[in-house]
Amino acid sequence: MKVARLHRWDLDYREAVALQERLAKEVVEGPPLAYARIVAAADVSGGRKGEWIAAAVVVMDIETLEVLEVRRVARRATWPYVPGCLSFREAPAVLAAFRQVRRTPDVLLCDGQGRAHPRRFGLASHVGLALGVPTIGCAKSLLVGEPAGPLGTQRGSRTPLMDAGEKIGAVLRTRTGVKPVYVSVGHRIDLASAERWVLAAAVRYRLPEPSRLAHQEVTAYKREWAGRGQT
DNA sequence: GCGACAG
DNA sequence: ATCTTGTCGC
Repeated sequence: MKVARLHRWDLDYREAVALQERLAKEVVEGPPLAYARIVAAADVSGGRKGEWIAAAVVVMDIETLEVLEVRRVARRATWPYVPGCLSFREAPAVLAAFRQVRRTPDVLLCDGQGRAHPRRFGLASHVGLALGVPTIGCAKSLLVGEPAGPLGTQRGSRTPLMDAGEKIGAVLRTRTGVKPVYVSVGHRIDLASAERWVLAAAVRYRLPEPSRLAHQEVTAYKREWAGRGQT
């Protein structure tokens, strides 16, 4: 896939925040995504001492659950984990992995927030903007905002995620009786469609299938990398 | 100053 | 995220 060079990555915290505020204006919310079959997901894992990070991308046919592609990369980490600036740590590795992907997915899933971010520009928005493909943020925990109301126990239950009077995402139960996930628009998709495709892809477990597999891939790859003495 | 804080 | 085995429960 083609990756747009949006900007330099060697920024300090102040510059990163200013960049997020500028790029947030370029994020497109919507339109609805009625059809999707090729779904990709990315995940990142850091090295023990935090100086290396690995990324994996899994591309799959969400109807047959067939894995079409797996791409993995490892590189030096240039940022530590800083809440609100996760994309500066993880996006470079994720984009390097997507650059190796042949089939353009109908939609991408990122392990983190999209619009549900203090400046409305989380990892999923950053990655989506660089790739120009419909992208969804599907996070395992909350960064900002609060649920609009109580959440039902059944799979499919959901409630809007609100922040400063604005709907920034949704809390979505993908498995009955299991902790929900936090869904938000990354880029080029509307929230209702994002919720729909996350639920459709989470066929058996809490997380969408491509996301689970990407997590497994990156974990295995990190161990290979460490085993090669590159740690 | 205090508490919160994606991965 | 990472350090880590078994164990409680549907």
